Amino acid sequence: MHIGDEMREFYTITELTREFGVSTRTLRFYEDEGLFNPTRRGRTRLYRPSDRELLKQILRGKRLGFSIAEIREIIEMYKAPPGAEGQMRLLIEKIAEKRAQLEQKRKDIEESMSELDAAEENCFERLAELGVSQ
Amino acid sequence: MHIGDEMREFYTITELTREFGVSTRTLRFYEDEGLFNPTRRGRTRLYRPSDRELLKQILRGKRLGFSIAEIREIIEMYKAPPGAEGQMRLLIEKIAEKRAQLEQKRKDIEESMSELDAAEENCFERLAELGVSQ
DNA sequence: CCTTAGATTGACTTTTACGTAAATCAGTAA
DNA sequence: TTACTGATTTACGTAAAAGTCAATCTAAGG
Repeated sequence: MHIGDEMREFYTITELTREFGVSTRTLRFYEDEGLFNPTRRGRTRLYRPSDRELLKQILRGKRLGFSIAEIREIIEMYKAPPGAEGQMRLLIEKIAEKRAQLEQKRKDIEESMSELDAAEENCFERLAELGVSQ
Repeated sequence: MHIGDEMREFYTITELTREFGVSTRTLRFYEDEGLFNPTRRGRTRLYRPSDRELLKQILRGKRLGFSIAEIREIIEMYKAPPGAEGQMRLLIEKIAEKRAQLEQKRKDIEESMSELDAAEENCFERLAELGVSQ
């Protein structure tokens, strides 16, 4: 927490939709999918700061191309309760898997970046041919 | 090209499916979507090394969560013919946009990696509590 | 010649991730 | 009270990205 960060106890569903550019339908859908479980006042959902962080995680996952199922897996990994040794070993393996997926994506990004660089280089050369200053 | 790299003129559709773990349906779908245009002998498709490279690009894009439409855009950026100055400027802008998207994904990866690290650290601590050597 | 294996086209189906619309309820301002 | 503003539930719709299935074709081997 930084100074100036307004610390609120709750967020309404529309506050979150506005902040993150998602629809209420989407948030309810994620809830149906078991990603969220906001508390309620009556029937209306109240999201806590932790839910807000969770949403950030979910959207990060989406941007990286993970499916809802995969995102759920990741989330459940994070909130897995400390268990027995076997459980821990399994969890460590799963973490390694996810890490490998992320490493792959990282490589994919580097390669895509190189190609963009090359394409841009081409453009500049073409502009030079056209006798444009820059 | 490296020494030892078998350089073939053509690949059949099943050779590509086996190499990259996609279905023939997928390759034909991509063709319908305008991503490919393999030559033909009679009716059967013949993929050239350049098509194979193209497929690599497409699959990279998929892993990064780009839609077919976005991938098509990127591909068309790469093979855009040298045009007039205005065209080049536009292309350069588009390239900058894609780069920004990739930067975002890169940041997302770093953050996700940190979270995985933290989760793993937790596991290790738990194992230590259980009195396991490592 | 017959068959078998690999390709092709076309059509229909499925899954994922929401969009959209209708009906209902709850608080609140006029 | 009325009327408006937001939220909720339920249900049906839809676009994207393939999967699946059937019918057909074709080349090669025995």
